[in-house]
Amino acid sequence: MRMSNLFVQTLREFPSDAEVASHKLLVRAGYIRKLANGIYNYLPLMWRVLKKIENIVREEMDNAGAQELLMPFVQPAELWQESGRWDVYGKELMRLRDRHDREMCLGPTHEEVITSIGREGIRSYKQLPVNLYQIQSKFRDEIRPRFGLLRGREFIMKDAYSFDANEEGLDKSYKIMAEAYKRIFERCGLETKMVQSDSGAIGGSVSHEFMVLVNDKSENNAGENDVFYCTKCSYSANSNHAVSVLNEAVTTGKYEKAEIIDTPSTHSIEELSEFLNVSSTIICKSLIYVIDGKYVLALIRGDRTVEETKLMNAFCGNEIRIASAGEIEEIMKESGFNAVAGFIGPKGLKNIEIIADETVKDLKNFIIGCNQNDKHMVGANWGVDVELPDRICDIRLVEENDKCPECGSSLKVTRGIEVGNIFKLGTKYSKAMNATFTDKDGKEKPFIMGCYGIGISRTAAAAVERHHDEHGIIWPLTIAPYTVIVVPVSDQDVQQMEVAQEIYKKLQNKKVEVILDDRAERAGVKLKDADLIGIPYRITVGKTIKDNLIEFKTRATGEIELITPEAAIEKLTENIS
RNA sequence: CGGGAUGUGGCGCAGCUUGGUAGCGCACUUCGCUUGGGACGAAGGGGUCGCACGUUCGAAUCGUGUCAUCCCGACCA
Repeated sequence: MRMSNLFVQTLREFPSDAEVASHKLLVRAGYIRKLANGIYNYLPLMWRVLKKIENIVREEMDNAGAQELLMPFVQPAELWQESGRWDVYGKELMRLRDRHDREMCLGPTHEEVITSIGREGIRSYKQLPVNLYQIQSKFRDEIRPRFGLLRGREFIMKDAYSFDANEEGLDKSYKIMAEAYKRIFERCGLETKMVQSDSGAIGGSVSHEFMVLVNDKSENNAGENDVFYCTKCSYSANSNHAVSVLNEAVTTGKYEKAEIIDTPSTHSIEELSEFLNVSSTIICKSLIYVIDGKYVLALIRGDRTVEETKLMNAFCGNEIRIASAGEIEEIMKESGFNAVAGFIGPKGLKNIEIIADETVKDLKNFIIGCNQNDKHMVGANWGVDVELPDRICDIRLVEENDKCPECGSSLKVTRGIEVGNIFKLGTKYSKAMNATFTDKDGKEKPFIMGCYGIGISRTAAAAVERHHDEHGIIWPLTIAPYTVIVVPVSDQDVQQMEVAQEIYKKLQNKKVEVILDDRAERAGVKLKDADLIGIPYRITVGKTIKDNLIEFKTRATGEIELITPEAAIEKLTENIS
């Protein structure tokens, strides 16, 4: 490709609306252009990168025995009503009506459609296992799209779905996908960590996410997830799913007698522990949440934080939020109290489900809210002063330096970008949608399913997050839009231009993806653009051409070699083979 | 959905307080000159100042509304 023909506009400055490196650089280097909030044009350079990633994905998926197909982007509401998700998916599902007033939606994911394909096409266990995938644009009407391609509303995704006759089959399919994913990201030049995760709205039991770890806390961090990992063993999990063994803590308070005492204006645990001069580990914190419209009181040790996803899952909910001051007032009124947040406790509350984190059950002589403003009960004990709730489970957020649940070493935390995930769906969709096959024993059984996603456009953005410097993008060779850019320093130097043209043609003949910067620009402009766009190799044809030498620069290392044009061509043909 | 901020040529911004018919840098066009890290000179083209209503002789500027965009929050009682 000749640079003079390439459709790309690099900008002198970063766009004002971008925060993170990948967003800034992809816009500035002319790869993407925003069309609407969370919706981007993929310009020619970007599209080449995306196709490279797609092709790696295709090769590995095909090698893993999956077959590519393509499902519609617009889907009928009926399918979603069948699975039951039409009512639970919420506002992220972009709904619309056609001219006949039939309800439709834009596909955010394709479990329903694939299940309908499976139930029509697979009749016998002899046809199993089957793994089908597609690469396609998805649309999710995100609450808050941000970070350019990292969280867009429209994005490109590879989604695969497996059908098996039994759990063992699913385990096998799942494992095959996990291995394929590892290879895919490796080939894209990305180191990933496979972490345990919550299975969220898609449903199912076991799931893992593939995270690109972004540790750099100094700059704007594009990682939207916290990942806890063990320093000794292989345990790692998304914070919404991570569990831990707690370090020892003081759990017996100094108050030997239960009584209600004045604790004026102690709205937070911090204020309370300071006022009473006690450790926050002997305070029982009470929090009111709203899960799918129902009120829940959650109890947790004062030094700990509730992990909302875990709490929500304890109630099989879809939506969770903390109760507002108004709602708390309403709840209090119902039980004949008027306490505000900070003084709430479980005792005497009506019409509310109470759940406790494991951390509270060992508390003795502890401190707890008693639904009276500016007062707390001290020296409380379960079963004597306050009833221990029936439901006790792990609803807490893991913290750094907690102990690993598997080996007991300490846990660390880092930020991560989720580029892929794999789920064991089980029979969630096949049962709901009556998708069955005839098994060996002649009985009709629902498919055991799995689903497997990779964010193609997000993977590209994650690659930029991981691979860039102050001059621009540094694409991994395997997903770079072009392999090499040939830059004649002066377009007026006849010899330089001739040699550059010659190198360009020779590389083209050898099927090396090459750009010739034939623009009538000054050297500085061309060199800056080459760095910004991030082509892995640069051949600069300058004054040294008189000695038959060109400059061969590796973008990633900055290494520069003075070699002959022939040697450069040699290097590049070796590189791509 | 709450809180904050911003909307002025393709991009980045000034002008708004104190109303008088729109400006700078980059980019673009033509010419000259220049060619190893975003040169220089000259001459050009391009903007209903987000939109609507209002105040006024007159609105980018003041007021009301609305839309869009960005950030923060969706949070520990």
